[in-house]
Amino acid sequence: MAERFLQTLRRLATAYQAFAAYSAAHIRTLDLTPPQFDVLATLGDQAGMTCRELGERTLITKGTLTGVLDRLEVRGLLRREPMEHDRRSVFVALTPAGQELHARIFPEHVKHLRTCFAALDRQELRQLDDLLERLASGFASGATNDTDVAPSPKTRMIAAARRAH
Amino acid sequence: MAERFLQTLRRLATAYQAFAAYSAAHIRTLDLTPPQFDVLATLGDQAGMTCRELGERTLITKGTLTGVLDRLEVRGLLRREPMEHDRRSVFVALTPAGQELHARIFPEHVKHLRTCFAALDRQELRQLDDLLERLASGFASGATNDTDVAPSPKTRMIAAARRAH
DNA sequence: GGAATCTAGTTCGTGTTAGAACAATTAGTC
DNA sequence: GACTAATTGTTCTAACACGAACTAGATTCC
Repeated sequence: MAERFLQTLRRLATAYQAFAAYSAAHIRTLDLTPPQFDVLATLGDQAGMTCRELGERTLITKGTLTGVLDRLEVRGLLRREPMEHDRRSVFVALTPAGQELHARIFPEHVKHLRTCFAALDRQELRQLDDLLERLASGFASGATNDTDVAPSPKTRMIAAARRAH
Repeated sequence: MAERFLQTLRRLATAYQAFAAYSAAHIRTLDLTPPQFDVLATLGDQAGMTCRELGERTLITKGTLTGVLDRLEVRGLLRREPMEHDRRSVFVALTPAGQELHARIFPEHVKHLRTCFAALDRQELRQLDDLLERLASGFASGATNDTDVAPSPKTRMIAAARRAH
């Protein structure tokens, strides 16, 4: 086989996309988009944070984040406040309505995702973690070696997964 | 730990996104977008196929595919022809210029990706394949159990990986 | 202390994304 | 053979994606 790794790449993409599609379909029924859910999940049970930090955690680029926050703000789920110490920064936090929505839908979504992991036991999850991490670091190092690569891509549902602590 | 699987989900997303960002950065230098590259990679060294088949292979939904093909067609890399047997279908194929571009950039991109797999040996790639496949099938079955879920999500670079046969 | 530099968010342009509605065509059924 | 149902691709809308240019504010350096 000429390029063994291409098969693995394909499976990575397929697995991720299967997850993303499954997750997004549920999120749509909650009347949110995946990025909006990510923001909600990241800000839930938190005092709030700057746009910069929120963007880093959700992996949403700042240009995109502005629009996502706009839409959540219009719906009354989120508020923006200027920062005193550094007036460049904007502090974002969920409103009570946003916190309420988060409390209602986040556990529900986690439950929705959990059922898909029945096929893998604890040992296998650990194994998968290890392999994925090493693969990711390969791409990260490759990126820095090569040239100045964009630090922010498009990925969904990072926030939900992050809640694992 | 309350939800062990969320950590794995996070690593899956991170690994995929690292790959997507790394790959996309290179593709941009070739003056193409990732979906455009997917189409080129899928049609390269082939006689051509219908929009439906191309959409299935690249995992691009038909509505999106129309626009992607439009832009490739304008650049003279791709042509559309009506199908004789079934006049609903459209046959798409690369032009000579498209084939030439494919021949030039596809091997280059594969080479670009290959360097990131240095950390994993053959045995580990097999292991990863197995785990990813079982994970993906969990999401696929979950999707069908639950409700009629969209069959087509957003994923990049499927085509390149597919070339592994 | 002022100039050059850096950083945080917004705005903008091009392209992708999914779903829904649509027209054209084919297939299936009686 | 006509009526219904399914399929193919395009069009449309709202939202996201990224890079780049821009504004405003903070830092650094001399």
